[in-house]
Amino acid sequence: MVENGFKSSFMREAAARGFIFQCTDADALDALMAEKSVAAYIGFDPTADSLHVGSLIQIMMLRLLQKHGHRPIALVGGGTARIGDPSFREEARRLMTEDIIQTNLAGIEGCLRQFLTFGSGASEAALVNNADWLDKLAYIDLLRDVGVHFSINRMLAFDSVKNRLEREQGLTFLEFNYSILQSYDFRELNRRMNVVLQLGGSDQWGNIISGVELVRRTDQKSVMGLTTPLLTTSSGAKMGKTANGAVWLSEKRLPVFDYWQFWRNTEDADVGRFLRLFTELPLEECARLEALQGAEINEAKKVLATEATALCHGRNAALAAAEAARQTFEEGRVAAADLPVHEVAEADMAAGIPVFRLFAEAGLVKTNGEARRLVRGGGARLNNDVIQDENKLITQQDMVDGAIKLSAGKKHHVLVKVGVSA
RNA sequence: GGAGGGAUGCCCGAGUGGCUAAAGGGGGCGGACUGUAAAUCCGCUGGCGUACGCCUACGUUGGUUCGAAUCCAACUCCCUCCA
Repeated sequence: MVENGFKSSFMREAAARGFIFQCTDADALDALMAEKSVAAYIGFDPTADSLHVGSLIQIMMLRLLQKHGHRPIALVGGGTARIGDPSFREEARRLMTEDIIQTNLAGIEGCLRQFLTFGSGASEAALVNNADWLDKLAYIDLLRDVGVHFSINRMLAFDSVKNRLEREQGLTFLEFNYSILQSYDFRELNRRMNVVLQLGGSDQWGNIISGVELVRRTDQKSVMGLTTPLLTTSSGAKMGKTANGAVWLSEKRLPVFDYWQFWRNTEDADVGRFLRLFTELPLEECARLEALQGAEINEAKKVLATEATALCHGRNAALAAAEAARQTFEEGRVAAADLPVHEVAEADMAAGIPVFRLFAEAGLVKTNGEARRLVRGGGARLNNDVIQDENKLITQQDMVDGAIKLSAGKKHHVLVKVGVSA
């Protein structure tokens, strides 16, 4: 373990692994955690029915809390989702309907269960929905109780608000209230579950300290905030983008193979950082892998991919993905087992399916046009052979060992099989 | 309430009547080179069973015109100054 002066095991490990960006009072938090188990929360917005790697650092924080005997609370913003966080956004978020929010809540809970053990024990995770209290708020009461403690002058000075005002985008009163409600959440969780720490990305700093102050002013209690660094790759790109969108944690949205591939394709310069943040390998092992030079660092990337995937999808699925990758990339085998599978109806296959359409249906590209361009650009392969004709009909004749392998570029592969469910 | 400025494709940003599916950049995707990396270079980047063509697109709705992102009117939203 790297020496960093902290006494509590949680803070020592969190700091050593690179989770800490800012903290309202690191020493006080350290002392408290060294003394007893504390409850801490992170909020997630139900903007989709799955979380993605953009939230993974937060989830890993919750896991770390649990590991060290503290209680992780995941707050899902069923109430605040109906407002939208203005922080660092270009424009007002589309307001979501209640139905969508409910569906998303269930999906997010599923994601979290992949990483955390839920229950009512002192170090067992809990999931709460702020709609439970926000929906009941009465406006005048809220203004008198909470509104008096918020200074417009200060709110205007927050980067999140300031940016919006300085750009020509504007900010509605609705959005302006987001940080007030987030502060209210913090106080409510403190009162209900004795939560004393709010975690979040560095973009949440303003919202977090607003909550800390609210609790101090109304309840005379000292609670704390801790933020994680904003994650970008070493070359500056935002993390979590892939060919067809975000890197989802739900298998329904992103096959395990692709999730493994995402980590396998990490830039050299990020390997050490990601090993510390997204795997639970000992720090010595992370350092050893990080130090590998040249092509040897590919071994580190494979470890990173398998470990990170194991946390999300289970070790068996991760090993299967690793093996599928090995067969595909290292042996060049056509139909490696455990590649993502796309099923088509037998009748369709018998009639023949144009390749460009099959690429779109299999999810390798988003539209037929994109598939055509892929073929024209020489990036489309059928069983490892470059496809020349974008209109080529695919039939049973193209099957090898009961499957057809379609590839978009060198890294994206799907097996097409005939199936009943299609 | 008064005066002025603005709204363009995923993002930024040119474009003031036809040659504009709309310059340029970013991002994304593909190719080359590599190590399934980075950097670099090249290509592609609205939809549709393709080329031809059709459809959709420059805040919204109408209008002028053979023809409109470009002109006119009303509306919506945003910015700045005055009250």
